[in-house]
Amino acid sequence: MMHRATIAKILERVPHARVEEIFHELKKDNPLLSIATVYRNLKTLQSQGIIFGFLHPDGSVRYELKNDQPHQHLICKDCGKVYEIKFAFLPQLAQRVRERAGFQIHEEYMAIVGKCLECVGGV
Amino acid sequence: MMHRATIAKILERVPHARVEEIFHELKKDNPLLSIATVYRNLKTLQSQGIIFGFLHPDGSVRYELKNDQPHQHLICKDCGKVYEIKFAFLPQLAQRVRERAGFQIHEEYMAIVGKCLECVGGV
DNA sequence: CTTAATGCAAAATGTTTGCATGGCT
DNA sequence: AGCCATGCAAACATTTTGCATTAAG
Repeated sequence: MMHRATIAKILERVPHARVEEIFHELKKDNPLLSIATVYRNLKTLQSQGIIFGFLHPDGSVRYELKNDQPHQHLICKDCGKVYEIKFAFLPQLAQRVRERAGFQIHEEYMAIVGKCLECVGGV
Repeated sequence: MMHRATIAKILERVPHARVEEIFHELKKDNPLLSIATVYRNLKTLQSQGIIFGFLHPDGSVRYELKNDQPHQHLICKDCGKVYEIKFAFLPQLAQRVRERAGFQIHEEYMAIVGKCLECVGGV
């Protein structure tokens, strides 16, 4: 199995990396590496809670380390960039949604899509 | 081109339908229908602003009519069900995110993933 | 020696495209 | 006649799987 450290180093260098990007990075040290191995290991690492995969609105799967504190994502629908933020009001928001809609928010899954400053300004 | 009414009727009957589901429904009236036509028409209808496609966390693309007021989605990561709600506090939330992170939320794209009442209770 | 990880190729999915046909104006 | 939507099949892109080989404990 690929070491956690190897994947971690890549995900620190390339945050929210696509499978292809991870594959490309890993190939630098191991040119014979197969993409199937990457898929298999990403799946294993995710099931072990070491990394976390989510679906970017552009259709690609992205991975990130689960080291840090839980956070939320702001994703720009134009440039696709993923911003990590900590919603201070998430507890209240979660409480409201729980009370009113019977729904328990998942901190790590919460994402909001919109336009970042650059893409709003740049129009 | 498929009529707007045809698609609308299906999306009213099957909210947040997958392409396959739409295809299946359309085939009832037209058994020779090709899936390529469905993809082409969904794309056209989306570009015309008649329907709206979004990515479900389960990896499937879902479509809904754009008739109604803008709303947000609560999506259960366990059963996959999509709940439509209107966040009363969305304007404040949007304002905060705009001020603090320079990010303009898209009402129609906003979704929160978590567990619905049934899936939380049922564990 | 036994098990687990890998490479490779094929298969399975989901989506798009080229091209020829058919319908409609 | 000319245009547009369609069917069909092939092409693509992404992810999974079977199987034989290799690495590791």
